[in-house]
Amino acid sequence: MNIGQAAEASGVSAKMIRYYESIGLVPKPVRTEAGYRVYSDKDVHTLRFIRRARDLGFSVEQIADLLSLWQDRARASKDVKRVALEHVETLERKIAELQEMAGTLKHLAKTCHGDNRPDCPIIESLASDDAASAPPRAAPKFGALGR
Amino acid sequence: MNIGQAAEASGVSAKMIRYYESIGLVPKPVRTEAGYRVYSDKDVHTLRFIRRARDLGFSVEQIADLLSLWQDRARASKDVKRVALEHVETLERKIAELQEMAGTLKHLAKTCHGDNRPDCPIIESLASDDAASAPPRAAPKFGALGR
DNA sequence: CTTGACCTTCCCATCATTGGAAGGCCCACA
DNA sequence: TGTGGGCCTTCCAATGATGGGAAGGTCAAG
Repeated sequence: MNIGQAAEASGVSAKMIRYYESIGLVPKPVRTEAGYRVYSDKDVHTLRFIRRARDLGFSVEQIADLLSLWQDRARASKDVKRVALEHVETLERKIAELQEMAGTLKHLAKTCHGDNRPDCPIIESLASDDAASAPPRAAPKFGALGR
Repeated sequence: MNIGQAAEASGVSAKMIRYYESIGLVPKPVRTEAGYRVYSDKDVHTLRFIRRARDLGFSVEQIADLLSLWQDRARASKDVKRVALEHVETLERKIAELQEMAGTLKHLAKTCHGDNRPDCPIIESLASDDAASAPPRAAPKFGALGR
């Protein structure tokens, strides 16, 4: 089958299939004489695996790990579990971070009248001179979760 | 003061200060004869405002809104509140999404022995043939929260 | 044989941020 | 006065995963 059908069947866009091929996540498929990529049901199966892993927020790098574990019939389940639990930790760190943001904002919004007057604790907090939560900047390095 | 000192004082890197200038988020500062950017305490104040807003996960676009509201002494607090609450909603949608991922994974991990045997419900779930949660893909469009 | 749907490659944009190269400037110290 | 090191400047590139689109080739149905 062609790339469009493989995309349809797997839920991974043709664009992404080519991208995954370019970074070596999936093998280069056979080509027709005209250069069209040809996919088998097995390839579609792999692509669906990838899509499910992406839906769970795994990075492409982690998915490469999971794929090789999947294909390794002698794998130890603890290795898979480790990848999964590490990812859970990352997710939970991110969740906590977002919850802190949302919590702060909700608190500020609650004390804001929300009428036509200019007084607004939200703006005041952003503009305040106190040095609360200054330079120490840790970079969560966690950009690619939401697609 | 020079850009390095403004960066130090505001908690925004010199790189980012130049970037914010390039996209028009902050005004072009005065320059010395040699071309060095010169910042005032007021500029640093603005930069700190920006950094706090970034820490709360606001996008640059939202920060532009907040900055103009800040500088508008006749602003209505409801306008600020609206921006804040819209952002809270976005955060909460993202949180729910991550929680769903984490929940699924924790559930799968719980049923995974985690020993040296290959049997692993995590992998099996990723590889399963059932068509659960297929194509309908909504794109959360929410990449830039974690720095 | 044409039309339209598909395929190919290649480049660009996103979003916020960092890194680095190449070159100019400034100050303190010898 | 020279020089070294630490600033500053601009410009270009990369990140991660994805989408958009152009220019051109291919295929199948009419």
